[in-house]
Amino acid sequence: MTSRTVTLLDVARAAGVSKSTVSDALQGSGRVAAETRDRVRAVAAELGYRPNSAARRLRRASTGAVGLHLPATATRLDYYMNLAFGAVERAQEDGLDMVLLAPSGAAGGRIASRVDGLLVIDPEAADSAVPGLLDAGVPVVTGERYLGPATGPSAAVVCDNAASLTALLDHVTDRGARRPAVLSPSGSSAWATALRATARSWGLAHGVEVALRTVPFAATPAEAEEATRALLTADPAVDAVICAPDGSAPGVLRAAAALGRKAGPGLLVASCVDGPATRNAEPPVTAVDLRPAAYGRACAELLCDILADRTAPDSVRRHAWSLETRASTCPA
Amino acid sequence: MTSRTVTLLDVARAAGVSKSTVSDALQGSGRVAAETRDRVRAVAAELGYRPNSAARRLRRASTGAVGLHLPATATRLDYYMNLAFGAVERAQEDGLDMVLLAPSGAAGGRIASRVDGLLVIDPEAADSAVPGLLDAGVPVVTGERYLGPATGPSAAVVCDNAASLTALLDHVTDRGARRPAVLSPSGSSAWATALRATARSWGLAHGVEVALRTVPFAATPAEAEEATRALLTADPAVDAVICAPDGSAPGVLRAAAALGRKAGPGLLVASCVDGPATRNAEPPVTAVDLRPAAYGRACAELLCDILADRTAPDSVRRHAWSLETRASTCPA
DNA sequence: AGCCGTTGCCGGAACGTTCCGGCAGTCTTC
DNA sequence: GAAGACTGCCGGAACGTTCCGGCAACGGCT
Repeated sequence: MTSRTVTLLDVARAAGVSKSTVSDALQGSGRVAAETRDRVRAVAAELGYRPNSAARRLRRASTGAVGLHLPATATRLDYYMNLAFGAVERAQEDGLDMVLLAPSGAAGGRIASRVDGLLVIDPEAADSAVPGLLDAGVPVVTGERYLGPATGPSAAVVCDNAASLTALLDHVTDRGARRPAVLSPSGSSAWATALRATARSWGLAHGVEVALRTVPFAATPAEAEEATRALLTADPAVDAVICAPDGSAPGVLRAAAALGRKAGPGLLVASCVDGPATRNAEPPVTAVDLRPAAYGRACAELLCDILADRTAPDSVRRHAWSLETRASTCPA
Repeated sequence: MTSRTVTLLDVARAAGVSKSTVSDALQGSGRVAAETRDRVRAVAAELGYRPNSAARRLRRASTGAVGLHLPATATRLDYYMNLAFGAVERAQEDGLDMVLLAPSGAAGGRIASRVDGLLVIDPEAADSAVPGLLDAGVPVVTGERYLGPATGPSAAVVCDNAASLTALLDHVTDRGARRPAVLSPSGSSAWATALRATARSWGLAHGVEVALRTVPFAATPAEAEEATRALLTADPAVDAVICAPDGSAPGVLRAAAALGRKAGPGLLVASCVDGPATRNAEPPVTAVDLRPAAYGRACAELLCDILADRTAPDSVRRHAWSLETRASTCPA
C-alpha cells in the first residue's frame, strides 16, 4: 500500500529533475530533451502518477467538465439516453467529464463555476431552467435551436425537421396515400414547432389536405391510440398516419387494428422518430432515424471544438437523419 | 459588465475584513461575530461572489463530484434513465455533481482523481469496466451486488429480487395458474442471477413445475415473442408467462395473440420490471415496480452518507419494490 | 491588580499544478 | 574567437480556497 498520492514533485525527485521539467515532459510543452522526456514519463508511469485534476483546473482556470441538460420529459425516452451516451463518449475523447444536470435546474449562476461549457438538448421555450443555462457565462451548444427570447448567439447542432417530415409525407404519398394525417407534437421545442409548421405547409404546397392532431411531446401509446382513433373515425378517408413522438407508434398500430385496418395495406403508418418502439413493432414501422447517439456525439464535438477554439462560438452544424422504410408503409 | 470573476479577496476588501474571515463567515466555520457574518454575506451576495470550485476542491482534497456507471446495454432501457435522474437529484442536494461515465469505461485509474465516489448500477460480473471502478480508491455504492471476484467490501443498495419474483409467481397461481413459465434474463448481474435461481427454487418449494426459458438481459419484444412462441408451442399447458427484461412484455402479448390466446383469460402475463412498455400495453401488464427513480435516489443517498461519514462504507440498504396488478393477470 | 479563558479576527501556509523569465551551456556564424 | 541564437532545464510565482496558530481585547475570577 503506497497510500499517499504521488505528485509532480515526487516524480521530479525520483527522476532527478525539477517539477517544471516533469510538467513539461508530461504535457509535451516547453523545451525538454527527448531523452529526458521519455525517462520522466517512464518514472511517472512507474510511480503511478495521476495528475490532480483540481489543481490543474485551478491553474488552468478551466473545470474539465461540461454539463448536459435534457428536457424534463426525457426520463421516458430512451432516445435521450442514446444521445447522452454519444455525447459522453465524444467529450471523453477531449478529456472532458460530462455532468448530468437535474432537469429541475438548480441555481443557474453556480453552474458556470463547475463546467467549461453546456449542452442543452431540445430546449423548450417553456423550460424555466434554460435561460439560466444559456447565459451562464460559458459556451453553450444547443441540440436544436432555442426558440425562446433570444439571449445572444449560441452554437447549435440542428436537424432539418422540415425535410424529414416532408420526406415522410412524400414517402407515404408515393406509396399511394391520398389523405395523410399527422400526429404532431405539442410544446415549444424547435422540433415540435418545425413539425407542426411543416405538416401545415406541405399540404398547402401539394394541394393535399393533411389531417392534423396534436399530441403531447412525449405522448404515450395510449394517447396516440386515442388520437388516432378519433382521427380515423372523424375522417375514415385518412389512409396514412405519421406520428411524431418517440414511442407512440404502437398506439397508432393498436388504434388501426381496433378499427379493423391492417397497418400497411389498410393504413400506412410512419413515425418521425425511430427507436425500439418502431423497430420492434408488429409490423415494424417506417421511421426517420435521427441517429441519437451520433447526434449527441455531434453536439459534444461542437462544444469541444468551441472550447478548444477550433471553431466560432456561434457556429451551427447540421445533423443528418435517414429514412428507414419498413413494412408499415408497404401497401402491398 | 464587471467581467472579472470576484474572489474571496474582493469580498474581503469590500467588507473591510480579511479573506479568512470571509471564508469563515460564508462557511459558518471558525469564530465570527454574528453581525460580521451577516455583513460579509450581504457583501458577497451583492458582489455576486461564486466560490471557485477548483480551488475549493484542491484545498479540501475532494472533487465535489461522483461518477455514475450504467450497464452497457442501458442505452435501450429508460429504466436507467429514470434511475439516473433520481440519483442526480439526490446528489445535487449534497452539492455533488454527477458525472456520467462512458459504458466502455475509460482508464480506471484516472477516475479516482476526478470523483469522490462512484455509483455502479447493476454491475455485470462480465463487464470489464467494473473491477477498475470498484477499486479506484474511492467509496463505491453498487446498485445490486457485484457478483464478480470479490474486491474488498463495498456498499450497496439491493432489491429482494427473489421476493419479487416469488410474489409474481404466487400472484399468478393465486389467479389460477397451474403451470407458470418464466422468461429469465441471461447475464451475470445479481438481478439476473437471483431471478434464475428463484424461478428454479420456487417450483421445487411449491411442487409446481416452472417452465424456463432464457432471454437476453435487454431482450427486445421480438426476442421475447420468439421465446414465448417456442414456450407455448412446446408446452401448451403453460398458462402464465412472467417475463423479466424491461420492455419485453409486448412481445409476450404478441406471441399470445398470434397463438390465439387472449392475455388475461387465456394466458396470464406479468413482468419483473415495470415501465412504459407494461403500463401502456394492451391490456396493461401486471409488473413489479422497481421504482427506478427512487432507487437511483437511494443509491446516491447512500453514497452521500458515506462521503459525509454519516454511515459505514460497507453498509447495505434495501430498496422496496411494489407489485402493480393489472388486467393481464385477470382471469375473469 | 494580576491571571486566565474566551471571543473575534487576522496572517500565512498549504493544496498540486502551469507557465514565465532566466541562466548556464552549446552551437552557429562571420 | 567573440557575439549572438538556441537548447535544456530550473526556480518561483501564481491560481483561490481552507485551516491552523496566534494575537489582541475583554470579561470574570481570585
